[in-house]
Amino acid sequence: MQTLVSRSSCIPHHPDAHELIPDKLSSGIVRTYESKEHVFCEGDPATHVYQIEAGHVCVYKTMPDGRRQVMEFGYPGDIIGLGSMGEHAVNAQATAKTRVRCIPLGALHELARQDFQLSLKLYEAVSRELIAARELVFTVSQRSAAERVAALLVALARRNALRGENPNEIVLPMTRTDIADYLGLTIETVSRTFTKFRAQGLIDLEQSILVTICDLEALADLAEGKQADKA
Amino acid sequence: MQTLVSRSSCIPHHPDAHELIPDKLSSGIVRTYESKEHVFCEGDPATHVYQIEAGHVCVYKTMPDGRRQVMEFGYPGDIIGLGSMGEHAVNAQATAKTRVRCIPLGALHELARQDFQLSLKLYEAVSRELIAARELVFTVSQRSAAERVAALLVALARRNALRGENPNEIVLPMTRTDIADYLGLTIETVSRTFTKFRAQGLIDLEQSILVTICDLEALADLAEGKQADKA
DNA sequence: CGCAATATTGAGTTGGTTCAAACTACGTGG
DNA sequence: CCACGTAGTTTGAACCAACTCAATATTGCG
Repeated sequence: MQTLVSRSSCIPHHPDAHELIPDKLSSGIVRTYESKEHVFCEGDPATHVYQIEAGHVCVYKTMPDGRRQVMEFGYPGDIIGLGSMGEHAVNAQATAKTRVRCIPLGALHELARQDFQLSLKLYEAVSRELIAARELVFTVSQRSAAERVAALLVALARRNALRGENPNEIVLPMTRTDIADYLGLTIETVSRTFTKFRAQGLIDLEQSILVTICDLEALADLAEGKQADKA
Repeated sequence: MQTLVSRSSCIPHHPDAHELIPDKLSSGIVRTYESKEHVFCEGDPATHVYQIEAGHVCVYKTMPDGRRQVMEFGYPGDIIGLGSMGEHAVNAQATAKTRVRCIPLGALHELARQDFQLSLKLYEAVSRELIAARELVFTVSQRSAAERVAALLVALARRNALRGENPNEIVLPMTRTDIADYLGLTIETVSRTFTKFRAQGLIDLEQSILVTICDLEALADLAEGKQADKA
């Protein structure tokens, strides 16, 4: 088992996300979405936050001409829609059959007023998202294509480890397009980078959605710019 | 006077930041920093938040090999250091002689426990930073060099407008290096882009720190990808 | 004034993109 | 069950926006 130093990562972790929402609200309405359906869209009035119970959600922004930036990949347990002031600033789209619990903002607000621990948790949840967003700024602005892909794989490996899953067996619930739009690359570059990592023995890639990490340490060094040969 | 539609911008605005900190705490210790001194560094235990009273602060992250990403430019009234969980995740460096009020986190926490309005404001302040960080992700990941510089100028113009200052007269309190590291470009590219904007009649540039916007509308369109000729 | 720091301009290079084509996986209907 | 169509992925080759390296110009300050 490799060492998994808990450093900054470009994926927000919510190890205690299931604790975030008090029991009173766990009776909130549950909705299900098919793949590609939207949970909410940019500009929609922010009326709820959503806790993912099953499936996966892709949070993204777009420009009129079609350019698209994925901001985060939501996993079961994660909360999406926090930090929206008045109206949603992002889109949230299911990337698989997904079940979410809808928590009305009004009720959450009322509970937070009475329960300081809850309002602290909400503050911390948004803070975690801020830290993740800034890490993503760093990734897309400063890292090379290989470093970006390595950073994503390392972040997903750490997420697995935190959830008690095998950190070296990564199932990608998102397409190459989603990954490319998350990392600020093209699908071709993402694909070529995976191929190169396989050639270098850093990963195995039997199916396109299943990455087996062979050398997590090397990937982590690459992501951190300690060029275990950047090429 | 041009229209200043309040859309997303890559600079967080704190129009009411002066209201954020209750009077009880405005007695917090005031410290002054010379240009280039650090208010806090990444890894420092997060003990305070800081309200800028005068001067300017550059908030950034670095990699071991020297790559640097500026996350935000702090102006008077802005609060820095919010959203840090345990230890600071960023560095904060004065870019001019700067005066900040230091607010101990413990006291802020205690006050927030008693005052729901304050805890709501803290939540909103971090949310604003999250929105700004995501806008920056979009900027550095998806926009061309010209679009990035245009987005920065438009954001600064809007900030001026919100503060009742002339939106078309922008004083840049940061160097080309800071701008480049904010936008994920090189200083040469930033410089060339300013020169090109001047040649296109979009701005005047008598001194390198003073930008006079001649066509804010065109800059805003450029930033939003409505190519008023991207070239 | 003279030096150091910052900014601009120029010329050549390159990492990632674009455009194009081939390959693979998968669901659907005959 | 297999042929087919669609969506997604991989690979190849040419291109280009921004970078690097280098030189010059400007600014600010002791």
